[in-house]
Amino acid sequence: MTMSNTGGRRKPPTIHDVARVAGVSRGTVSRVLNGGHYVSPAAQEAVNAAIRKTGYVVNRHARSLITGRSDSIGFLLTEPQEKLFEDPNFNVLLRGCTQALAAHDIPLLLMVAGTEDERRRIMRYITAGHVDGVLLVSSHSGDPVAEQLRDAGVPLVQCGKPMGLGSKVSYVAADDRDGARDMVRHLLSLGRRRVGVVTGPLDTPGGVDRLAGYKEVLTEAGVEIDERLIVSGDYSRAGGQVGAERLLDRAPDMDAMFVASDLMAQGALTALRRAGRRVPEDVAVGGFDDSTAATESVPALTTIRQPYDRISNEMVRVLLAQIGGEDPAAVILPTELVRRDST
Amino acid sequence: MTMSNTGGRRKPPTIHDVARVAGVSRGTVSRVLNGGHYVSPAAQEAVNAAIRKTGYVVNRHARSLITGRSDSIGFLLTEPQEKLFEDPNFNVLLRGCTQALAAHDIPLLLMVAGTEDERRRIMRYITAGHVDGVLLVSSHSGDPVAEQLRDAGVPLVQCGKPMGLGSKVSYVAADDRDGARDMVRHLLSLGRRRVGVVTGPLDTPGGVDRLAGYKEVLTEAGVEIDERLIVSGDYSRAGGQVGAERLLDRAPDMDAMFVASDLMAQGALTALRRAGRRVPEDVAVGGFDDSTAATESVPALTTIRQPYDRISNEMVRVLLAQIGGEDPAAVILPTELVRRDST
DNA sequence: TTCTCTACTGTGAACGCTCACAGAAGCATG
DNA sequence: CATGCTTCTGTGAGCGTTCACAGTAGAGAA
Repeated sequence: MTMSNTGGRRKPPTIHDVARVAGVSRGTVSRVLNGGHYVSPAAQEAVNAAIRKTGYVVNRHARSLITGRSDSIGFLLTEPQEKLFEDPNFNVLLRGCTQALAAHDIPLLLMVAGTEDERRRIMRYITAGHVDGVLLVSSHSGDPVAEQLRDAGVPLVQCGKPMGLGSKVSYVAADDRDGARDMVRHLLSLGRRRVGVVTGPLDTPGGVDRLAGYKEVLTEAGVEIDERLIVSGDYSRAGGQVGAERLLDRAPDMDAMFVASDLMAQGALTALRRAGRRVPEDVAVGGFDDSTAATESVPALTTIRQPYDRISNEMVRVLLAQIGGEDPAAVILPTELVRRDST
Repeated sequence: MTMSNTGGRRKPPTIHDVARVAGVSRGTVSRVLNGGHYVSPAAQEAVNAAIRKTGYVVNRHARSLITGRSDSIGFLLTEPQEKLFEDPNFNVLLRGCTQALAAHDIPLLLMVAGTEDERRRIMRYITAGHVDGVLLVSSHSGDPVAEQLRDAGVPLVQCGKPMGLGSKVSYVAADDRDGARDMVRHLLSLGRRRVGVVTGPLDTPGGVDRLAGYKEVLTEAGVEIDERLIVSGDYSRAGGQVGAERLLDRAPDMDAMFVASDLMAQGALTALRRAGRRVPEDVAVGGFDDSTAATESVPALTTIRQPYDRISNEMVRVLLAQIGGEDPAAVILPTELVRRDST
């Protein structure tokens, strides 16, 4: 009745079968499965042989039932629209986390909270203990979901610096301020002095920090900060285009631009092309992220590389540590300037 | 000892607690949870109230242990490299499947089989019964993984038509041949007669079918098929660029191109621009997919829309039906011509 | 010898749920 | 009144694992 008609799966072997084949008890098999302490080499060997012979795979449900752990973690995406899903960086992050977890033999559950309904269902699912921890990716970093999860005692690591400073949530982020400094220093080193900036959303720490880095370097270099050279954006391609248009309008003598995301930089390139400015001859353009957008652009973007592979690895590491009982931690990773054709 | 120091989670209420609060037995609560047949309205009501009051959420591990179902499904991506992950279509598919499954309260496990090792581990995981079924996305559609899973009796739905015709694997795909016909008909309707084509990989049904549609329409229209106007590609941006260059070289009088993916069409646009051809004045260009690449291109691509939202919905529907005991099914969905600026 | 200690092994109980079964209650029919 | 049928409810068993505990064997010390 519950048998699928596509062939039907045989009932898989249990720990009992393995014990019988190996000539030992369930307990011994279980000990071998869980690290092998207090097991004689002979038993160890017999059990491993029996596992190979029977093709035994542990039943995670039975294990979870008794341990209370699920041995799986959730990758939670909270976005009102599909915005983040279109972000090329997201792919890299998701894939990195999947791989890092796979190395620990931990499955990743993908959870997307678009609507309020979905969010509620997911919260119920998580707080019921169906995952051991959560990797949270959320663009608007004042997301209440983080605090809700923390208050529910769910181990949590956020990607990117969270808004509330005292929120005591683990996070992993690239060094936004330092990256911005590197880029602006690079632009100045080319002899440019009228450097415009299209910032990220200024209600996020990332947006704020990149702007701060920009101002810092100009000040250090003795270049006057001109408010006409600063417009705010939203990390989207369209936002970058509009931002660049406004900058050209307000400061026609601009000879360089620092655009706080590659996607926005793509939009900026479009605006510059339409305005008849050559890149990099008339205006040098620097992006941020080193996403796939950077190499697809014409010209290819000089940008600040966010080490997404390391970010995802660190997210997983910190989360597992936290599940293991360690305190929440903040990890800031260094960025790197990648020089291409736009500067 | 196993308590996390981030606050600690309380032990969640069990079906027993609900039964006590509602003044009924475990069995009755279980029946309410599973459809509510053979339960008096009074008991029904009492149980629901108790569930709300206690905040009870079913322990899926305990349930799975006895039912043998996991109530979760796997989204399996088999790719030697991260190629598919960069494909914008993949995002849409993943998100669509996540949502469709969420509506059934079924979690999605993301599994990426890049290396041979990963593939083995994942196969073991799946065949051990840790997921009830698999949504398979694989670009090289002769993938042995499909047959392995089918032979293991694992319910399976593939995205895109599989290579082996007699393989009896469910799949959901867009109507490649019909889509290609629409596009080529459109190009002919513009008065173009020298229509080039950059095909997809010809060892995949999708690639073959799109080429077949192209030839069909030309033949119907009495336009001679010129082998110099046919080059094969690999769906990548670079492949499209090279393909277009070869076409220009072999048939300089080409006045239209059907490019079998938007990504390749982007590459083709680059090649045309470099060759000094105006699009669409000198050469009209039609893509395939209607991915995000189509609107990002300059000019925006006329393309054939693959209904990815419907594809993901159908994949989930067919998979759940198959898990429920129905026979494997093939679903072909209609495509749609989307007119933009490149034709 | 006897005791203690260490290294290892087996056993019952428990995790939270579903399922099969038994039984109760209500009602119509013989 | 007995019988059968339908609708509902409670109970025990069992899913496959881990964990705590008890127990065994062998080595070394008193």
